[in-house]
Amino acid sequence: MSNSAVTLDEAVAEAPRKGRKNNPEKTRESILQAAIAEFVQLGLSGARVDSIAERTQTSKRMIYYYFASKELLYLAVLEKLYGDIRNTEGKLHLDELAPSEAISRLVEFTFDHHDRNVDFVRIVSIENIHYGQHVMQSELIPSLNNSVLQAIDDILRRGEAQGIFRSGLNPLDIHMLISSFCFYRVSNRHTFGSIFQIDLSADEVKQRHKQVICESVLRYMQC
Amino acid sequence: MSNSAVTLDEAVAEAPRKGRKNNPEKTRESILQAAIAEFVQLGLSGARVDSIAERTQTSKRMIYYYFASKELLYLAVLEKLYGDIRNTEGKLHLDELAPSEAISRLVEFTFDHHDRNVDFVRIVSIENIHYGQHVMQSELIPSLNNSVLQAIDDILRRGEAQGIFRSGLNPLDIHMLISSFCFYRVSNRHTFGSIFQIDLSADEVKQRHKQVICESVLRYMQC
DNA sequence: GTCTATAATAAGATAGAC
DNA sequence: GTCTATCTTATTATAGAC
Repeated sequence: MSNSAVTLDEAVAEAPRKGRKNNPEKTRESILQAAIAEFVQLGLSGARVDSIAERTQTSKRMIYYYFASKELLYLAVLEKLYGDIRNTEGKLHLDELAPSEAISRLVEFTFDHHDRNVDFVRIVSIENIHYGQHVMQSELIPSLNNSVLQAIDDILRRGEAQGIFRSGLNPLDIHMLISSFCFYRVSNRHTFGSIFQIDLSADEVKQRHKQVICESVLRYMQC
Repeated sequence: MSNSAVTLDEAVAEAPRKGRKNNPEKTRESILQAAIAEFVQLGLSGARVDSIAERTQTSKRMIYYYFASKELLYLAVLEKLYGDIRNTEGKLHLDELAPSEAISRLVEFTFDHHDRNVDFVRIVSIENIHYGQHVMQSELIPSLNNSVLQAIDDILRRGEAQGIFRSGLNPLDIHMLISSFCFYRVSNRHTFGSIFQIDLSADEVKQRHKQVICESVLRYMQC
């Protein structure tokens, strides 16, 4: 009830005036979190601004106050989820490992990362259904992911110099080979699991698949 | 103007009565085609029944007459697009090829198939956003895809017997390795292309990628 | 089987008080 | 900065004539 910007008159008046303590940062953040949940679960078209408001401690009016439109709120969600994973490759210290171990580590990291971040996988799928037109408009997102390519290129060079990797390999191809498998087994787990009667989230399957992609990539690169 | 079920009175009356010639099959099919276009482009939530009606030579009423609801129309679209690719593996005559060639052929076929059928890739992505709950309800779809596994298993056995493939490989893993790459480069081409500034539909990239997945799979399987 | 018109509801966005 | 109430438009679905 201690509020810095309350006039004397108001202070006297009624019960704590439903309006929670004014806290812009917290309000904005709570809207963003509610929006993440809604958009990830229902997609851009399926999400309802009213539902987002209901998930929040705030009102619908605040959504428009802070984010101007449903579309811009979605963009904020997209940037948030992309941003959460930025630069994480940098912390793997791949340059300290032998080339083969570095690749294994990168693959395992990518695998676990997708496995743990279903939200991210879903929002990227959703964005592609919308032809990637928001990522395209974003200033932030394209600037994030380029460190992976650099990391792979470094490993590639070292492995080539040591005579264990063949030459002429393309870092982007390697990245795609890794990402596609790690992404797909999360993004398509429902249809794939349903059609082939398999639970892709089972731990034994998960471990096996991690090894599959690890071996595939390494064997692809080796001489 | 020749119509088999017209009464004498009606025949006299006005101009050909906007109602096109009664043709149930054609009407149903034209609705289905319009629905494919709409759902593939906009997703299940984004699609509008009115828009589908506009794409058709028919009316909105007919959509409900033939398909009962938006959801069931979507299911029909899903089954149609899944059905279009059924049994195509059977026509590849993989059993007539040496194991390695059989795998190459299967990979190339899968690659081209996804590349050419963007509609299919999109509807599968859309379905996964909806947690695969329609595929789950479908009687038809799960019955389709099992021939691939059988085909891979045959190749695996032959290759193993000839001492060129290692033992203990799982057909489903191989299928996933192939599918994930072929699917991803289509499903995620917008975000991937935007972030890494590459046009995945360019022919040279396409040919290179086809070789990447081909080599990866073969190397993964070889002793 | 096909049409037009409309009911019922829900959605995105805004007004205006406090 | 925050709230409730509401405008406007669009959407799914149906009625009823022919």
